[in-house]
Amino acid sequence: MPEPLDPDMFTGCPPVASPIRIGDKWTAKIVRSLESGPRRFTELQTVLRGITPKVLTESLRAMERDGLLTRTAYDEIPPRVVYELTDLGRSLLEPMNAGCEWARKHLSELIDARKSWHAAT
Amino acid sequence: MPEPLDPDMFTGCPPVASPIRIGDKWTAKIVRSLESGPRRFTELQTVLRGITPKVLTESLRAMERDGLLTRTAYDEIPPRVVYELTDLGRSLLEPMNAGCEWARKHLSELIDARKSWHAAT
DNA sequence: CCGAATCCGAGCGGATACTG
DNA sequence: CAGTATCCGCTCGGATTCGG
Repeated sequence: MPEPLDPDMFTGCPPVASPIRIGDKWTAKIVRSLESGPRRFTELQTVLRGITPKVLTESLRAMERDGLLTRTAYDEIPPRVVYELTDLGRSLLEPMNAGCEWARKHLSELIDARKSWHAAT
Repeated sequence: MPEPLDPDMFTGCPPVASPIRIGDKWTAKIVRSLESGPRRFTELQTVLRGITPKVLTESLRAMERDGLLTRTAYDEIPPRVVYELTDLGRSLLEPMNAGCEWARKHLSELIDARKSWHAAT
């Protein structure tokens, strides 16, 4: 099990920062959160600030259905459920990194364009 | 001005075929439509089957605001307006192609996973 | 601790009609 | 031709509550 996730790893990443999206609103962030190893439900809930259990469950179920991750439930008290990327899910990191590289290179241009457009109105 | 766009260039491209999305629902397709050169409003409306003028206008305005394309209106009767990618907009093709390559490689796995999940319920 | 169930507001995107 | 104006359904995502 890898080191704890930084609870602030997504602060300062508003939607405008990722013009390239993977699937729905949360899929990409979940993939990132699982990049360094399997994680528990609560860990994901913590790092994905503000996500409700319902939405997190929905997102995880959809990704499980698409073969992007696996769900492993241990029959213990208290219960423990662990999510882990499949090879398919991990392969998403490649196009995601391409998107991140684009953002690093060009996001400031996009922000500037938006600013100067705002100024012209 | 390049050759006419194939009206069917997006048929057979349901949302499931593009797990990687650029911005909103239409941005990526508009970028593709403008890849080979500037296009008129009606041309875009034709290839983007089913898009209403309102939504197309909104999408184009948003992309213009973000510096992804330029809008050029000629003062003629009948009116003529031409949209063209900026360098910034064209640079989006790079991460988009990365996404397409991912889809070509792995989409069948995703479809299979979805099928076998359906079978297990 | 890990969800399921229920309810709900907001906004995206669309249908339709109309205009310079 | 290239939009604008108006109306609206529907889905996304969240709040809250409850259960095993």
